[in-house]
Amino acid sequence: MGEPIFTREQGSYSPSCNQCSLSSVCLPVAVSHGDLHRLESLVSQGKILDRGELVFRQCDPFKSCFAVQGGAIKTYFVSEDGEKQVTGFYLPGEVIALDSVSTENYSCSAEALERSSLCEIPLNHLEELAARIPGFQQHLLQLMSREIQNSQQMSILLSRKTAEERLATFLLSLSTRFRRRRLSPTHFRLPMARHDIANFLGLAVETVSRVFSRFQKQELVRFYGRNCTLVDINGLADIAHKHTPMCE
Amino acid sequence: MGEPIFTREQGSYSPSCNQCSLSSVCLPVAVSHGDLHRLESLVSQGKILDRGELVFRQCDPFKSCFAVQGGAIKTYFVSEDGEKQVTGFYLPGEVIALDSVSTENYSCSAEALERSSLCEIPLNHLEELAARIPGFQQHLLQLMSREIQNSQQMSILLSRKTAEERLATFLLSLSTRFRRRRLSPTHFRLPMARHDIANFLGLAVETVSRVFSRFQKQELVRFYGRNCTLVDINGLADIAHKHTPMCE
DNA sequence: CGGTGGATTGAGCACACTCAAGCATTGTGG
DNA sequence: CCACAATGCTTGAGTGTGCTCAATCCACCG
Repeated sequence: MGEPIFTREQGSYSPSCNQCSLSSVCLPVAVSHGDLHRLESLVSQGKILDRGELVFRQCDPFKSCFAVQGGAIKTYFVSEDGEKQVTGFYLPGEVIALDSVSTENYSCSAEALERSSLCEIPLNHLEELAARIPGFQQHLLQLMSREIQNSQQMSILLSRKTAEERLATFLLSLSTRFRRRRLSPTHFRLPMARHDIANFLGLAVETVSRVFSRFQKQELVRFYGRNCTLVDINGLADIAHKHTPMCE
Repeated sequence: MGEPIFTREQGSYSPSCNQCSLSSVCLPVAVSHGDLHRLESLVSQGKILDRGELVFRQCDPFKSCFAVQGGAIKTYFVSEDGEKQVTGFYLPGEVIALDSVSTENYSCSAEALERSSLCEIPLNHLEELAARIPGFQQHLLQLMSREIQNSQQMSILLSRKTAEERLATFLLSLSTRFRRRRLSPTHFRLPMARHDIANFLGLAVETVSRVFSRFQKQELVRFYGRNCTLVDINGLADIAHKHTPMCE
């Protein structure tokens, strides 16, 4: 499906950032051609995880951030009483664990939703790169700043939006992220279970199911299991964009 | 009450970071004594705002971050339909607008809740400092990372916690932040209106009022208008810490 | 085949919202 | 100095959205 196929046997398969299909959306965007080899030398590529395997566990000592190369990752907190709270889904080209830079330990766990491959970027290397390569520090600050903004958008979603608005927003967010990767923004497969979506959006699974059914009846979307076709993007946007901050 | 008094007439009153009572909690913590003058030369202190005045407005071109020196600031989005959403309260020693580093324009507005003073740190200077002073970049990344974590905690609060749990969490958050500033963690004045608290926590004003009344009957807190005394911190913590992620 | 985990659908309930009224505090003008 | 307005806060009554509990359905797989 346009994505590289990774087999277990390839193990520490490790091409350059140069050759990576994501170089236009991942960290290399901030790095000049000349500096690319420096980035490559510090990043170890090709870590492969099967569905359900953990990238890192909450409270493990924090060592590295990870860029998703293929597949999909979910991050979640576990609270005292053992309940999980999904805090994010990460698709290829996106970077995990930026929220843990301030702490000794990972503040959440990260789990592969399907067979996935990751690039590991050790923290000390990250800081070193940022100090040395001019554009890279800026890019890193921007990545983190965007992460703050995302998280604030999430707060608005959780505090103001109805179940329908949340799910419309969610589907559109996936759509734009797939588009950024040059994949179809209207026809994709949800890498996560309904349960994870519900947890992430602060809803019950049953509500997700009911709203998706309603969306289908309204001819907004069509589902075949986890395969999802956005039929009426504008209709979804009308629902989603209530409460969305705008510059006048 | 141990805080500097600023009068309008002092205008661009501008002491050094050195002399600032917040040097132990603000940006200087990351800077060696020798580098302090460099920080000072780039930061302009003593911007004074009256209650209700804006530090910056959503969609203004982003130029600077601000450290709160005295008073209290609230930040909020305005959505298309004109509704506000409070995204944070900032007390002395805390830094505003880190979420806008990735964008051309401020992503939210910032307003003084009472007469407040601020230090302005232009973005280009911030990046310059980060590149030059070794510890400063790390500190900046940590500040932003902590901001992400805060925001994620907020998401958990909004998606999982009941009204009582939200308000207990809120009061305790203020308490620890006052303690950090060496002010009483059990006896303080809320700088914001009930309306702002409600908006921030995703509740109706009426709910805030009702829960505060209940807390008083349970001898957990005592209110005299906006003056607040935490009577039973442990009791509050029992309520607040449900759903709080913990390392085993 | 039956078993298991995920997804859907239905019925009833609860928490927090909305609407509405009343109270308290502060500030302004006569 | 008081009247009055304006704003902020509190309390009450009724309602609704989304949760809980429960049953059923479906696909995948041993």
